[in-house]
Amino acid sequence: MPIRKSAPTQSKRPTLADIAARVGVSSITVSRAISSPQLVSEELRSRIDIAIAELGYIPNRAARALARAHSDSVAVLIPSLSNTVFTDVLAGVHDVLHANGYRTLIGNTRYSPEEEENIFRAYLEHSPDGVLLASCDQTPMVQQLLQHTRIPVVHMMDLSDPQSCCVGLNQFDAGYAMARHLLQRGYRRIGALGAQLDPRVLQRLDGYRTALQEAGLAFPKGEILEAIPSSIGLGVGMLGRIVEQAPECDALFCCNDDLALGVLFEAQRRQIRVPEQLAVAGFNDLAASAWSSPSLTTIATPRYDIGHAAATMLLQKMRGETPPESHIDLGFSLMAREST
Amino acid sequence: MPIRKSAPTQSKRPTLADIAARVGVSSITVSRAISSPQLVSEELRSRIDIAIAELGYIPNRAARALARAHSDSVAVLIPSLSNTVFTDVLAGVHDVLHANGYRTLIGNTRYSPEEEENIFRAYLEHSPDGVLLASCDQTPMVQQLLQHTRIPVVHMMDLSDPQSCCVGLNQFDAGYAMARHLLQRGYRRIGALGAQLDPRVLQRLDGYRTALQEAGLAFPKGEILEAIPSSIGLGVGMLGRIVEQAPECDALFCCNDDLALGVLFEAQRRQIRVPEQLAVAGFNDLAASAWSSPSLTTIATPRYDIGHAAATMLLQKMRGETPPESHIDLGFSLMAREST
DNA sequence: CTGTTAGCGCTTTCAA
DNA sequence: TTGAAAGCGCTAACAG
Repeated sequence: MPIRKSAPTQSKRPTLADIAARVGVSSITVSRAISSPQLVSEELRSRIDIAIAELGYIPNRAARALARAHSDSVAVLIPSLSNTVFTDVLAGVHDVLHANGYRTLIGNTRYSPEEEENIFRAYLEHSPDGVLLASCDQTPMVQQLLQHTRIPVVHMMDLSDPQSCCVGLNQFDAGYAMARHLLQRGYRRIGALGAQLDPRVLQRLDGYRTALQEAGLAFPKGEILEAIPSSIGLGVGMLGRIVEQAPECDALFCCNDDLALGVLFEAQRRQIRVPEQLAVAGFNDLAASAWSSPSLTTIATPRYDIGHAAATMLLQKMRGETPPESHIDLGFSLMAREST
Repeated sequence: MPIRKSAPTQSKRPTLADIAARVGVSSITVSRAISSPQLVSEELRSRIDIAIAELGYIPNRAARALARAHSDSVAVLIPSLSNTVFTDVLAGVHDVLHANGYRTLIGNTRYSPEEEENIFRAYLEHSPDGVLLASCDQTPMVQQLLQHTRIPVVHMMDLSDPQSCCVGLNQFDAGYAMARHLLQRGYRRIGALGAQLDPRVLQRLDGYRTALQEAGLAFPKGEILEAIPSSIGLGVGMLGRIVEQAPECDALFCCNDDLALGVLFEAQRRQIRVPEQLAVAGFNDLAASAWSSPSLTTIATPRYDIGHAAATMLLQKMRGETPPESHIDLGFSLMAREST
């Protein structure tokens, strides 16, 4: 006697076997009609299709994953969902992956290595076929898991890890370029605002500092750095502090458009003319930056393309191919606008 | 002879059986040590824990889902990932669901019922234990699938569906309240800008129109509606059109803060004083709105709380409980600021 | 507290 | 072109 008969009052979802029985074939034939139709005779195929529609059959992913030993899913770890930077990346990732039959498991690590570790461990239980990482610092544990499980990985947004596949841009160069731009415009007391202080922000700052040093115009007094999340409100507050601690400052490189917009708004309130009295530059070219008044000079980053290219590269790795190059530098554009 | 020996050069992930063998118990005991530790003796438990750590055992979710006939996952469908409104909702959802051991399958429907249908069908294959919907219009197919599969569902953001569980706010009332606010402030030629034109935007507009009609001040000439996505740039352009088609307009209700910020920026460019010459009101209270100059009068919506409450309600339904009430109205706050 | 047995729904391998 | 048998890794059910 079957142990788990127990059919509840409510009939269960139909299975391959159910539709096989109805058509009078074996379940493997139905399976084939679904995953490799060319292996099944036309006549059978259409009868099967009808039965599928009639019974409202929905394949069971868990069973398929178990039988095939892979899941058609990709874990995507990003540090923030509220930052358009990463949702743009996600859009690029999503477009490529879904078009190729993969599901994405999106994990929000909130810029925390511990969270990242937890989420990563949790997602490993789903046996992702690949991993896309836009988070910044991996804990040793994560790195070890990554190596040990030998799951294909691609890092997104920066290029700083020589060991792994990366798609992104050189954050140092971008910071350097912006500082050069400000120097060329004639500014001489160039401060900087930074928040979050993740590795990418620090690289931008490095680039900025290097450019100033090369010009003999280092200006540490004009720097304000806070390890809390970037926001417009934070930029507002930081301008106030700059005005107090370094009133001679004539330009401000903000490591984030959020911060820069806050500075712009607060400058307007304080009747500080931008760019005449104070130039303001941002980073990332968010939607508001092109339209604000004055419009914001910033670094445009190819976020959608980064997601797209990273997913494409991951696809290759998941197929067992070796991508032609392991590092793809998608560059950046300096958008010189009214604020400088 | 085993048929599928085929052990590739690379050793596979350890299974429950592997760790059971190593400890010298049966796999069910290991299974219990993991999912119901209190059923296993302390001594065994610790030996099992050691073996798990040594072998780097990672449970296989697909196998578990197959055996238990539920997946511990929830499908969350939202119309846009680039709109903070929905990422805020997601944060609330995520916090509740992950704390309770559920995984979220996030689907971006891009405001398209067809996309929603595709994604929903695809996600059904994962046998989600519940569904959270912030998308607007369900196709008949989706509604039918929802009914047929009898998966618990909660709708988010509005309350307009009397049949289903909903957590949100009354969009009509919010539009009405904003129009009343503008009337009370003395504005008499109150136009409106709308984008996307999803049902929620239309409800806000309805509320606005009703308030104007009640005051005998209907002003259809001052309305510009576009079915394309809301953006700052669109708001910029729309102000230009308003100035041409309805120059007498003295206030503008924008169904979205994006639009309103665009209007604010463009007004500044055109030297239109806000609120003296033109009052501007938005909807949603995005991050920039409190800080712009002038700051933006808008409707603050409890997005995180909506996600939180909806997930909590879904949790109850998934446990088979009946939530005390099927509709939760979390209201809204009118933030009267400088722009009106 | 621990084990045996069977089976979740699908796909692989081999055979016809 | 179709099928039979076995098994993916885990857990429910029922002993012991």
